[in-house]
Amino acid sequence: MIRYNFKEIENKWQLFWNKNKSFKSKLDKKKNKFYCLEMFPYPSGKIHMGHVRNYTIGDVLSRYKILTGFNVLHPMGWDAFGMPAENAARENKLDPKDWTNKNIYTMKTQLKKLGLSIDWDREISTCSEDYYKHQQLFFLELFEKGLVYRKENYVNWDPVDETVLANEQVIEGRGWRSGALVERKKLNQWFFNISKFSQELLDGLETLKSWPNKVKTMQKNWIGKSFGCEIDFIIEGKLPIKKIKCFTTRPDTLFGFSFLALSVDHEISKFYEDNKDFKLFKNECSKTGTTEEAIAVGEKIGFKTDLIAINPLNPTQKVPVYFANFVLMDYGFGAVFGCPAHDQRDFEFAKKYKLKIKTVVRPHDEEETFEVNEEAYPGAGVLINSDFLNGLEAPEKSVIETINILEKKKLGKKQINYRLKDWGVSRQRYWGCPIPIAYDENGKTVPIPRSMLPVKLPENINLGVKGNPLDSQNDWKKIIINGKKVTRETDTLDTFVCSSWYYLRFCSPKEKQYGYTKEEIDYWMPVDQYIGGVEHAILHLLYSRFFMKALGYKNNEFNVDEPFKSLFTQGMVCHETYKDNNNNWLSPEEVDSNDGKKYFKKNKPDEKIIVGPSESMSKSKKNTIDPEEMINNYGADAVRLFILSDSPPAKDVQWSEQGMISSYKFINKLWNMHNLIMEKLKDNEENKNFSEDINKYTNQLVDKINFNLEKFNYNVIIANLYQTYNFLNEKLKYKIDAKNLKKNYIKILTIMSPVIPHFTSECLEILGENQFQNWPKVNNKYLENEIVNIVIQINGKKRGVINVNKDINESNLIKEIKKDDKLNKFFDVNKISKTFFVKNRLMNILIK
RNA sequence: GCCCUCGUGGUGAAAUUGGUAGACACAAAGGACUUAAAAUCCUUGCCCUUUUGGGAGUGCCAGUUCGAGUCUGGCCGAGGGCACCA
Repeated sequence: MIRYNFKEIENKWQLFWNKNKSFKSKLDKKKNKFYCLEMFPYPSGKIHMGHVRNYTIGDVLSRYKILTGFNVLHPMGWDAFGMPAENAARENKLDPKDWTNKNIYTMKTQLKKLGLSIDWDREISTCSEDYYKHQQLFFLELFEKGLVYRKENYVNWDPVDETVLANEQVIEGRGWRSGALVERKKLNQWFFNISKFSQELLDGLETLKSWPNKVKTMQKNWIGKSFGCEIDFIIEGKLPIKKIKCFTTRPDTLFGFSFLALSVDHEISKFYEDNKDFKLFKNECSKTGTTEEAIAVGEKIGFKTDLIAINPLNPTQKVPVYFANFVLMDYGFGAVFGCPAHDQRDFEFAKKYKLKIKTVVRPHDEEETFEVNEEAYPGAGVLINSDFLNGLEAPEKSVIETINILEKKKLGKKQINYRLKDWGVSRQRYWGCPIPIAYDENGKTVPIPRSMLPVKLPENINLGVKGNPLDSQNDWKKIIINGKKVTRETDTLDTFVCSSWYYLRFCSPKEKQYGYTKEEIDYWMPVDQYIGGVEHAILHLLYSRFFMKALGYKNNEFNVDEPFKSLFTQGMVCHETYKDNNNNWLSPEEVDSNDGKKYFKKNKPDEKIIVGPSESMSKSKKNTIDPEEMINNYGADAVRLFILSDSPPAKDVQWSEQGMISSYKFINKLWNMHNLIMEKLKDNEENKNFSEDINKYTNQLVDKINFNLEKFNYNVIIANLYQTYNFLNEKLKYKIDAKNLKKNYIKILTIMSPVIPHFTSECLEILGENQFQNWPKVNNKYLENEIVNIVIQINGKKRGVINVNKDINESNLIKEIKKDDKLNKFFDVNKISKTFFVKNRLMNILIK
């Protein structure tokens, strides 16, 4: 028998698909489309196992949809701008472009080795001018629509590298690369007005039926809608301040008012700028603000002003006004009314400064004399000590009633607030999409005219300088627009902007005039299935949803509101971690074991290894497995099979070398079985043995696979394939009808093909069949068995199984039970008090 | 602190959605073939019984039901998200 030569066979089919453009997609209005998209990779150098898992899941789905007759769009591209290229280039004195393109080449070659059904003619790269010129045009459009603006904002500033850092690049208050203490600095930044769409983005979530609830909840929390009211507090004091506006969700607790707290950035702070103590206080606040932990355990501190605030519902009550560290300027109005009895934060503040704590909500199960003393009570109850509000149900009724009263008295008005902040898109970096803006001598904004697009990145620049390299490019910066000398914006766009519309570009990757054509968008969008990691649950997915709404804003260009109809988030690929006695991480190749229990350093049995928990593969922990090596050793089909086999795609999967080997062996077993089948098919004799069995098995298998494909139970599909092998292998021991076997075998190869396409293409070719077969239809006739196993329970306990013809009725079943000696042992037919009969499945007999 | 998700053999996991718990695979132990190894194949897997059998059993405690891994309530544990959001 010929050994299965996976190298040769996989290479052969990959060349075939490439040469014949087997996965090229064309707009065809007569056919139903299916747009399958996986999150595109950052070209960091080589693909990792996470990519293998992500793209295998998408590939199985795409190939399945192709065979069921859909016009499938399955593209791939590169999220090619970003910091790593700039850093790598700086370290190795390279051009970021060269570094990136080299990586793209390597990774593309690797992806091709996986045998993915990608339409490579649609490949895009966000760092190419063909891509980012359209993005610059979008920027100008959004600017004209008023969805882009510039304002001063605080950023994380690395004083050593002279650059802005993203929040995740600040580790324990220090820059991740320089290690310098990060400062809060005010800078002029460009913003996308995403908060304008807060309500729409929230409403849109309701329409996304096929998104994981987890992701929807995360976005919902991120948008953070809250219902309440704004209240004007009358202020008394020496300053020229008459009133302060606050936002609150609990106006009903106004009678528990005890202080008013302001953010240190509140406009009133300008009156205190010369106050030494206030300066010290402000400084203290900025110190505690940096790390998350400091915030969590942070003490509430305040600075008492000489102002007095008046309770709008009880003008005789006057309370002090403080600046406080826990009040944020960019939420609400930067001012909070303090009700210590019913807000924990206010409670802690009141305790510290010995302010009055007045209980105004009594929980339903408490006495009339209930008083808050150990901690605030934010829950439901009845209003007390609140004059004309007494007796109202809190919070639902009381909040609405209080807002009505405030509105009537013109003291406040109903308001809805969102936590979602506008998206700052400026980055002081070279390797990104240039912002198509310039400034004149007076600093006035001048958009770059469309005729001057694209704004190309200058080449051959010196990356060795501190700060943004574009800033020192004078010949690039200084230009003339309409005869006027202007200076270019040197910031580039956040790379999340690039990934916010790439799904549109895949529909029209070659279009020159605009980022896409309407005709193609109308046909292909929305993405029917989007697949990627849950780490993008908020930012990337929210930005993409925003971008679609922003592009369609005012001209209602799109037929669809949401870019991604269904979302699937796959789990991570994990591996055990290893450390030696000196606490150094070791890679799996450096570790060996004789019995699978005790581990030691390879070739050094005396040096013991500490085996750590299985964690997500990462270079820093050295617990990575190189996909290319696995493909070289075991073949792409085996790797695809294994990455799907052990765990449901939504959960983390443990990489196991043993599991990998067993997948490899399985392909070889299938090959041996294939050769056995080829032998059997030479036998033209018509032996009807087992034909019905095989027909039935195949139909039931197809039915199961369909079900499991739709639900992403890919691990169960692999189990179904193993069962199929076990079934067929058993049947092949006997004589078998050749014609019928072939018919069923083709079906079986077809349903295997999304997972192991190289293998099935080869087998189908040997059989003289096309590798792309129509997906088999299920014949309902074969779904039910003539003989069924009925479980017999006595008083709810399983006592036996009876094999009978299907659809047997209850009385006939009881007759059968009477004949069964084993069952009769357990009960006396005359003592049956009640039976529960589930047709073709179960009978529960209750005995007196 | 708040929100979400999940607890099934030594391990990864199945369970037609309320009806035979542990499919399929990994690891382990025993065996067959072989001079031997590799490869391949078979058997076993908690407790009682020599076998036939029987019992317990899906984190823990209650409940609903003829029947609960699945539904309800409470508790315990693990993982993830958010961060003073008024």
